[in-house]
Amino acid sequence: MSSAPLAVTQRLGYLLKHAQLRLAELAEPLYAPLGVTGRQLALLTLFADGPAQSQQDGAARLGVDRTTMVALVDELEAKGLVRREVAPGDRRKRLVVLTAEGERVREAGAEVTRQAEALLLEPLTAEDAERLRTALHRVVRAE
Amino acid sequence: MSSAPLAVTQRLGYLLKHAQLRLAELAEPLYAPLGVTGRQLALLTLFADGPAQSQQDGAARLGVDRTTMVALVDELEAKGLVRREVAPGDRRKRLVVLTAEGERVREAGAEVTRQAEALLLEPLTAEDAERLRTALHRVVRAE
DNA sequence: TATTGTTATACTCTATAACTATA
DNA sequence: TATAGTTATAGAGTATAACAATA
Repeated sequence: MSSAPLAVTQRLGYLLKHAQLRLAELAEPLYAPLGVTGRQLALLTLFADGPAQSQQDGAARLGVDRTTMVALVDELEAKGLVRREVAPGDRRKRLVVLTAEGERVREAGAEVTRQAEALLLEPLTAEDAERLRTALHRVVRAE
Repeated sequence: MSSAPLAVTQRLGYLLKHAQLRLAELAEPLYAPLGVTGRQLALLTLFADGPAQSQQDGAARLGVDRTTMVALVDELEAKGLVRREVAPGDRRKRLVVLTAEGERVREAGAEVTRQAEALLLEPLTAEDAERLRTALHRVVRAE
């Protein structure tokens, strides 16, 4: 079947984009009461993970430019969820550290993320849902 | 394991976004020789599918605003890949119809899309790749 | 009155270039 | 010289509001 028309709704690009849109639709209303966007919560998750990271560490892991990261961290700092600390070994670097409030929001957000993902994956069996996540992970890591 | 930290790279939102980014990275260089972007090719695919569609039909199926669709169709028309035709039954509507050249580009693009998808899905078995597409389709249709 | 396409406009997201301070 | 963070700016991509033609 190598010459089937492949309708636009069967293209992976379309499916990935719309799965993402739908997930955002499900998740954002749940994040709103926490006072943060999904993006901001992703950032909190990122900077809470492992040893303290600089802005550029975070930018690299998130796949955004370092200039973009400046604005993202500004937002979180303005909300009092993170603070910038000069890195002990290299005074050029700024480590992004969660405040106590930031940690609270991150935890609450993690629970909400699970709920939103569960809603998105509802049409799938638990096994297929796990396979989906694994397949995406494999495909993304192949960078 | 309902309270596992769920690192940012395990979140579905992250995985979907980065899978999409990687697919675009793989596909765009292949589309370039055809003189179109992936977006434009998706539009050609959309308007080639089934009976002639109006701009708003296309906008609805693609999930974009009708004002956005105007600019998208403008691009394709400027390249000579589609033309607007007044709908026979309703003179307010504009049917978007592929030109012969548009049809050629669409066909060449479909083949290239398959190649790019194959590259993305390379780390998966054929069975897992098919499962991924099916799972995404199911999740997206639940709208 | 409502709908399709259009235009003007604004908003969001992101990156490039140039600057500063540190290394 | 090179790197981390920053600022100013510009470019995509998208949507809202208002308008013309048609229903």
